[in-house]
Amino acid sequence: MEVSSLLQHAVDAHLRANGDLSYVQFQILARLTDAPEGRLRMTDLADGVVYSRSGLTYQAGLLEKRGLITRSPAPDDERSIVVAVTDVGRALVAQVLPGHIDVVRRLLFDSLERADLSALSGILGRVRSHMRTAPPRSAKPRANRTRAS
Amino acid sequence: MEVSSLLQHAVDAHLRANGDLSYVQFQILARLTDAPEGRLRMTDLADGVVYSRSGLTYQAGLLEKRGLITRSPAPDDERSIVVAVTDVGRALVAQVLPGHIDVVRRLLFDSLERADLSALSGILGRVRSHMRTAPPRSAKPRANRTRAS
DNA sequence: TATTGTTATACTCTATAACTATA
DNA sequence: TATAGTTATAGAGTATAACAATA
Repeated sequence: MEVSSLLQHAVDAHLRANGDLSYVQFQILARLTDAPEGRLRMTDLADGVVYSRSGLTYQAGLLEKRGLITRSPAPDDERSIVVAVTDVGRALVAQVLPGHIDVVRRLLFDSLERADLSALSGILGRVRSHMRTAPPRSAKPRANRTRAS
Repeated sequence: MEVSSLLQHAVDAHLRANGDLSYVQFQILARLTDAPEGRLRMTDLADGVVYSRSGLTYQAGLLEKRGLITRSPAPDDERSIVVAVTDVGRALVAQVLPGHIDVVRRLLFDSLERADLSALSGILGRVRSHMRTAPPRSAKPRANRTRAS
């Protein structure tokens, strides 16, 4: 936990200083950049990042205001919204990425041997899928509002 | 990062539900509980937890208000404040700890073989000391250092 | 009825800078 | 001058619940 905390703080500080982006906002942009055609539905985005719906709406609002993403109704499902990175958004990611990689490399990868790296990714990969299987985040049994029926 | 994020959210949710404690507050209490005589100076506490001074003052204020800790001037250095866990604080930690351990075990340790565990702690231990060596958190030279301009 | 997303609200937390006091 | 801690402020971020609309 200490390692991830230190890394996150460093990454966040760098992103804010060099792109005026929070860690979360960068994650959103990065996910979109990696997505086919640079577009994802709000829900899929929320599932990837560890966020509440409203939190994502808030962040998406900020990013949209800055012209980094667009939101448009999905053609197939009228309820859904499709988020897409703009060219400006891609440019910003490209601008920040080298420094970002540098920070992560210096803080994390420089102290990992090749064997460490594969061990770490193997172990954490297993942990991750195990976590995603079990009650992922909040074991909140969702108060039943069962009305007569 | 995903693993630690999921773990932290789960731990935080449990602590709030079962002891009305945030993750940070629990960390503070746990550190004090482990300290010799249950006491630490504010600065030493701040160094351990990844916190700013003012943030720690804020959290300490909350914990003191609930009678979980006390703050008293240090005898040897009039500038320092010594924080100490109270019996109530210890009791709360004791109350929450079993469930806490359970959460961490189910989410993390259950998916780790013995070999994984030692590998993980070895690797992350090295990463941690490397991080603590380099500019730990705030490489904020106030003025920009190597800004490409 | 369930899902998708937004909004409104209320609150927690965090950092910065200014400030006091002691070393 | 440097260190220890507090405070004031001010803003960012988060979650909850209520809401609207579509499936």
